[in-house]
Amino acid sequence: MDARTKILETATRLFATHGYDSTSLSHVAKAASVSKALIFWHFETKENLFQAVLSRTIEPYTIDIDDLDGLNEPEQLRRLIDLYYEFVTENVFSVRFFLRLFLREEKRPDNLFGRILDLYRLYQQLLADVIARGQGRGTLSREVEPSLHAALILSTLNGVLVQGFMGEPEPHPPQRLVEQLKTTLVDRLRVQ
Amino acid sequence: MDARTKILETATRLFATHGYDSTSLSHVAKAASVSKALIFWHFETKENLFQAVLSRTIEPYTIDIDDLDGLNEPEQLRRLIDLYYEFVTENVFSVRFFLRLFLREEKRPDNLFGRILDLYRLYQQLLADVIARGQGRGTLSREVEPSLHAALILSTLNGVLVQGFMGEPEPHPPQRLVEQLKTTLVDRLRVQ
DNA sequence: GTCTATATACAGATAGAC
DNA sequence: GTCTATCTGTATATAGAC
Repeated sequence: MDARTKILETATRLFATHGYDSTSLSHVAKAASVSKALIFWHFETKENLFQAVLSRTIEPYTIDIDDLDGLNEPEQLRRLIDLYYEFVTENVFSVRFFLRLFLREEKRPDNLFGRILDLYRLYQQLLADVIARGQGRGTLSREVEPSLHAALILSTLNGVLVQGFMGEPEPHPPQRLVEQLKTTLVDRLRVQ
Repeated sequence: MDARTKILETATRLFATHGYDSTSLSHVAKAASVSKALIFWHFETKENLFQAVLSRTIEPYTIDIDDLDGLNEPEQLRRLIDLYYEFVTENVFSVRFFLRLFLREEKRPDNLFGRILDLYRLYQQLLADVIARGQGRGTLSREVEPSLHAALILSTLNGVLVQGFMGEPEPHPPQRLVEQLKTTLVDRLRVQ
């Protein structure tokens, strides 16, 4: 592996675990077995390195939803919820990292955060569309407003995940809560 | 106001806005109009100052629930949800601050975090108790398991709040989501 | 208790040899 | 591209006068 990549990988790991400020370039250099000067040669500044790390991390973030065919709307909702949960558990470290970045007011590279927010909105829209379609086709109750209910489902998912991040004293593990979420926020909406 | 208090107040504000690492004692000293040396005289180390700030911030965190009398169980649940939301909005800065601390693996003063988790569990238990009582007295459906449903309500609340912290592109403001939460997770449980 | 002056360490960043 | 050596600023922390 070339030095540049080595630096990127090391920096990604260190930024994610210790945060931007607590990660010194001397630390990165030592962990990547290169000199500090080489980091500057490749990335100019610490800030640039950070940007490169963020881009690299975000890059594989996508939503693929080709396997919803053949399911009715309540089942599609359950599936979408599972996909979201799977995505986050597969990317715990970086998702936690980005959440931490979102929670501070400074140092928000708008381009990248825009990208994340776009994905987020896309997912929410997907949920809302399925709900609306289900209502149209009579598989879901018309009692709820699709967009609002979609937002509520997503909030709940986020809440469950944050609780998992915090290492909640868990009387109830995340999986269990996600199941309860599907039961309460999807199944109860089914038209009998 | 004495210098010690002045330092504490200033440090509280700066730590909460910029985080531990990005807040230098020179910065605190200047903002509090004292010398750096005085900070060390009062608090020995930066770490100690931080601890003192956390204790001071957590101190007023309490749950008072004396005004639930005369409400039936569904109404009590709605009230408890509102109280949680009010508490967080009244303490946005420090709550966000603590959430950020929870999300990093290092630098977790266990004594303080224990205190917060205790409050959290207490609140969850409160919700669970009300649900169980409502089921016993026939005002709430027996379809849900009290403790699990309480955890779900709390997760949802947290999710809504986190979304608010992130400055979500809000098609739906937090208040709206909390209303929807009460409708979906409480009112739908009412026994007709 | 509060200050000025200073010690010491390490951060981000540059110069220049190879 | 990669290194060693170095500059410059600023961080936490201490010494000692008042």
